[in-house]
Amino acid sequence: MTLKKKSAATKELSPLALDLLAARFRALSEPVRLRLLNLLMQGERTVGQLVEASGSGQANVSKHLSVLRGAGMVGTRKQGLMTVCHIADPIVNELCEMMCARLREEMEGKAAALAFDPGI
Amino acid sequence: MTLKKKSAATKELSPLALDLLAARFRALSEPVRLRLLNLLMQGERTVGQLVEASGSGQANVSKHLSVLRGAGMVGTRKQGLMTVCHIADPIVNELCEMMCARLREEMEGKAAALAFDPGI
DNA sequence: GAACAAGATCACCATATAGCCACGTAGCGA
DNA sequence: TCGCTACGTGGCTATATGGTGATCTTGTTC
Repeated sequence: MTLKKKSAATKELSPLALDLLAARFRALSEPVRLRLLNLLMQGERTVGQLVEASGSGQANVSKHLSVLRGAGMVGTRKQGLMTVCHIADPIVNELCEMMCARLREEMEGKAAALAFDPGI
Repeated sequence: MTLKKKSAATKELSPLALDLLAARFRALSEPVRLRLLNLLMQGERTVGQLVEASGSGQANVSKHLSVLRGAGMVGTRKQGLMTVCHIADPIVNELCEMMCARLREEMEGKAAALAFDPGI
């Protein structure tokens, strides 16, 4: 074997790998798309239901869903006139949970740093 | 306690939470920034070293570092004339590793799907 | 086939941002 | 003080993308 790796993440990523990685993260970089994913975490939803629940326009939701499908994060199936959507990659839940937990930690840390105790 | 949660990720996220989440993921959505993070995974680096290693211009690297600092992912300290950068949030490594592993799985799956056995 | 409903796609505009150049700024040495 | 070095920043352009209304496609119903 080669020299032992310092860490699994220490490997140098190729430009192609960086592009693919960035594309995945970019799919998660819009609040509307995260909202759609968050809704789909509760179960399957039709496009119409997502439009109503998200408050965005139909064309907009459709386009965002297209991005999520392109990133392999959402899958769809036709059911009559309707398109039923579901989360196709469970990594979405993990990533969001991790990031949310991290954000909570940071915010709590900042809140604690702002604590003001007048001392009686 | 309230009704049991179906999953930790099933919770509905507020618009503010969605914005914060999206902002974090957006910081990871550019190949150059991922490249910088990947370099920093090997250890501390000065801005000049990052400029040389990344192949991007100095102004561009500086701006990308500013974004990463804003997202709390990179920290810096001044050392004489130089600015030494380091990864400030270990979640970066985890996220990249997870996403990379997922990408590998997908690519291997597609490769397998393209396997062609002429059958003698 | 006609009418209708659900989505996808197109055309368009507004905004965000990556990249680059020029310049500003802060330490360091002479 | 003068000049140099290492970065940060502002201005600029080109491109990408979000949002929206209009239109097209497909499947259902009568």
